[in-house]
Amino acid sequence: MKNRLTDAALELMWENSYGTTSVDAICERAGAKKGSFYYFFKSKSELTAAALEAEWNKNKANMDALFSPTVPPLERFDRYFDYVHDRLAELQKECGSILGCPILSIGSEVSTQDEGVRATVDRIWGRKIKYFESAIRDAHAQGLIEAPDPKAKAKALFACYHGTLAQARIENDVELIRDFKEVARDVLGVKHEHAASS
Amino acid sequence: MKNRLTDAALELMWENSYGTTSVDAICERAGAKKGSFYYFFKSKSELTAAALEAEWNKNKANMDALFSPTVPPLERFDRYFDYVHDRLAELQKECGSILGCPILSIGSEVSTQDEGVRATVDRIWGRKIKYFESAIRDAHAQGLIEAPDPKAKAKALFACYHGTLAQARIENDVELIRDFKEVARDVLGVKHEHAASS
DNA sequence: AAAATAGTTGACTAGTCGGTCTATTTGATA
DNA sequence: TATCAAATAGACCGACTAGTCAACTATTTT
Repeated sequence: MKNRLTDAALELMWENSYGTTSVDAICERAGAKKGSFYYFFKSKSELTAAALEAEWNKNKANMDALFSPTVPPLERFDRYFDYVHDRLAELQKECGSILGCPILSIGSEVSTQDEGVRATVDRIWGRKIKYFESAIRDAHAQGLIEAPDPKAKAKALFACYHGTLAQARIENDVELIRDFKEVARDVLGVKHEHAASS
Repeated sequence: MKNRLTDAALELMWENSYGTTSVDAICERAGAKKGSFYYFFKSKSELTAAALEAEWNKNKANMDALFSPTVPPLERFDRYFDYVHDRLAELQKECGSILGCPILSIGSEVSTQDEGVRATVDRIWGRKIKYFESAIRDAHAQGLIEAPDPKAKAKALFACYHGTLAQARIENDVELIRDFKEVARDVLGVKHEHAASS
């Protein structure tokens, strides 16, 4: 039931927003009653933080695979961008909208008002950047790109990517996400002779 | 009074969010009563669209100056990024938080639920991109960058920038915005010998 | 001055919000 | 079968929500 609640919460908040997702609606989708909700979570805020962590845990194995060191570093990015694109396109078929990234949407919405959720978003954000960082470091070591500060580069690329996802949500246009691969090559500073194609 | 209402709404929604900004709170800050609110606007949604348009109108002259064709094209970006950085840093002193861009925050929050506001955000977003677009076209014409598709490049850079602003909001860190100038040069593909400094 | 328009007031509705509470059911252990 | 904690149920609460409305005042037009 705890999982059903976090799943329901994330779905609703992703499709709509934190503010418009009521505890009642979460309970209804999860098939739970109010009493159960507040048995497991002491507030909507805490449930949200748990939902974000749960989402992270569900995706972690997949991220590990996409960013496996056995994959050529620049290809990791292409695979990841493809994966997110395909997933969002699939969700669009179900709900009619490109939903972007829930971490950014929820984080941006509550960051000035809910320190608990904000910190959770920040923490997960940081974990995801680590995938970018080591891919960048590997690419640099192989001479594919020039990136003396992999951490900064990873952070910048991650922000750019999420800006693109947010724009795709607002314009409800999945093509923006597809186009990002080229932007990523610019940001990464891929040396011309190594530009990959997918 | 109409202006006071739109100003109050934008301030509150920028600092907090659309969802947590109540009509009562807007009225209180504007020194208006409920009746006046609904005399000028037929809904909170309509007020929000009006507030975004009003914000655009207030900023337009400034944008025109920053992106004046008399300024070397790449310098326009630097000036713009500096301006936004300084403004957000100033607001941080007042309210304690880096607030990012209200267009993106509000747009991302309501896009799947409020078509009126979504369309307004989209429209204003497009207008702002035009500044980027012509600066990119000028830079390309002068051989400073290689950008055969200025419109796409502008859109991509704008998205990247807003991703950075969103990240700065979530992490409450103004430095991310400062660092964007270098990222912008990568995205723009500034040829090495033309890299400007500020 | 009369009439018409523009703007303001605040009490009011009907419903929703997050959250609390007590009572009850379940399932395992002893 | 008795016990006990984990879990569920759902009625209930006060606060708050967006929005309505008829009465009121101020300003402008005739």
